Amino acid sequence: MPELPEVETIVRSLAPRLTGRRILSAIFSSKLVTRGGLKKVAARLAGKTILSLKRHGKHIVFQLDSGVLTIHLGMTGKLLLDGAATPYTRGIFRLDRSTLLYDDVRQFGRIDFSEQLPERVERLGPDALVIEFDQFYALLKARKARIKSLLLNQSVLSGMGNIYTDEALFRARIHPTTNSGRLGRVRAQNLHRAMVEVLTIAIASKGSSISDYVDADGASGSFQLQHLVYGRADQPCSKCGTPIRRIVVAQRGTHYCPRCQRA
DNA sequence: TCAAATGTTTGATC
DNA sequence: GGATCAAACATTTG
Repeated sequence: MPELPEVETIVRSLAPRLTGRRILSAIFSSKLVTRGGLKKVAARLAGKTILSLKRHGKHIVFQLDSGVLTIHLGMTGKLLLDGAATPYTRGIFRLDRSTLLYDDVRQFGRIDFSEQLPERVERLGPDALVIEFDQFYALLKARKARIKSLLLNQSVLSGMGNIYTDEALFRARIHPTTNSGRLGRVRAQNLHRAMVEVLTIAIASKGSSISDYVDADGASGSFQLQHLVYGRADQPCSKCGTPIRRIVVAQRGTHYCPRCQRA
């Protein structure tokens, strides 16, 4: 479900409401999601106070008065403040003034407690929303992966997922299989600009709700209404009318305009 | 019944 | 070491 704009939307809405709150207790029910041990993680969280809540790529990092709670939503994870439990509720955080639920149908998400910021988060590449052009260009030049694969690689650049990668490449008129090292400065600038623009507008639209995504209050985003290629296979390109094509790149469904984005 | 789904990891292979 | 690819994880939906 969640790429950078969706996670950012959740964090922005939860941060002011959770900062300073105390975790009275936690209970988990999925060994897949809470791999550190259901009871062990719960015991370590009980009594801790939330000092801050931040987004690192697609991870949500809670700095506690001692230790760190890290949540990754996987494909179908949701954090719901004072929502109703469902058969897919995998975690319940009872706080001093509210209840935070973690719902996840497919259980690809992760909930971890650690003393320090986890390795997984430390190793993330620079954030796609704030990376400067020079650093972005250096990343492209240092590799020769297909541009779509590179943008999806969280250790190179963090935050981009399947939707926003397709949307950014279309807006920059770059074919998804283009070798990143062969992109010239101008085309790289177009991509950098398109990426930041798409992410920024998507955040302003509170994310894309395709099938699962809702924010912490259960509300849908609206950026899906502005998708130009993602999920639009066979529909006419908004720019030239050529049918949008769907191929598989980096093992993900990939949508592009064969005329606007030449190989 | 088959394919696809907002993500990541792991192992094999070149 | 890099990069690609397939498979796996678990479940729903069209």
